[in-house]
Amino acid sequence: MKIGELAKLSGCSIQTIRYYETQQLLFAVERSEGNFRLYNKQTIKQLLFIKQCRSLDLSLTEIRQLISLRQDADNSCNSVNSMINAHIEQVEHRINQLQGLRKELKELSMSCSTNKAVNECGILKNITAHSSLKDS
Amino acid sequence: MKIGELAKLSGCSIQTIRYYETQQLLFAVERSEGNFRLYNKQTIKQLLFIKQCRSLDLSLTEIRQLISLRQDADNSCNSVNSMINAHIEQVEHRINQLQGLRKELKELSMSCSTNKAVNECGILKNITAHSSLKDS
DNA sequence: TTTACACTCTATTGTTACTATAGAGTCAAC
DNA sequence: GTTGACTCTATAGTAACAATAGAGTGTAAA
Repeated sequence: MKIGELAKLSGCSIQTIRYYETQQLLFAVERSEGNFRLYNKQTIKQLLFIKQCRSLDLSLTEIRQLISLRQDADNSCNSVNSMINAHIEQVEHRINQLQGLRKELKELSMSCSTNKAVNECGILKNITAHSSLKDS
Repeated sequence: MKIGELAKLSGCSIQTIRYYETQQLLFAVERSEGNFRLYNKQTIKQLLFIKQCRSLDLSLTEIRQLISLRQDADNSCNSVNSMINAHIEQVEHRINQLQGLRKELKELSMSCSTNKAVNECGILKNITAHSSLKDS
């Protein structure tokens, strides 16, 4: 199987597959006489594993760690657990940030009705008013 | 006022201030004989406005638009309104994404108790199981 | 006067996870 | 032999900076 077929089957772009190889997420595979990469079904599984991890927003570094852990069956899965839990905390932190942000933006939005001149704009006034010096 | 003092007063790093200049968020200012940038209080206000916008997660491009709108008092603030509202939608979209993600991650996390061998790890099993082909 | 030191300058590189090219080679069919 | 689809490597771009290198500036003490 050449890279184009792998791309179609996996839903990853050709460039992404090559990129994953440079980042050591996929092993370098054998090449044809004409230097084309040749893949087998095992690679599809690897790629889908990576895709699934990416959809969970794991970084390539984290995925590389997971792959490496998985290699050796003797490893305990404590590290997997703690990675996922750390990731959950990150996500929750970001959610909290964004919720605060949304609140601020909504308040801003309500501070201005429509069609005023910009120097009357409640939004701009508010942004300006809330920017204050650290010390004077 | 040289760039170091502006940095302290505004809470932006020196590199960031210079970066904002290259990105046309700050006007190029006059220089001393020795080619040092010389700022006045007006620049602090500009910088704090930018900082406040950044804390609202507005992109530099959006901020540049706001600054440009604000320049001309004849503009109506409709564009400001719609920019903020579009931004609110983006934020809400991202919150929804992350909440779905958190749910998935928590389910994953619960699928594995502690200290198993990796080939027994419920998390890894689940990630693998959920990665499926587009077509076979 | 020289020398030490803090400050500033420009230009370049690195970060993340790719995407999008350019320019060249491969391979099968017509 | 040539067309067309495919692949190759290498490089540049994305966002918003941070971090460096190597040079120059400015001032104060020895």
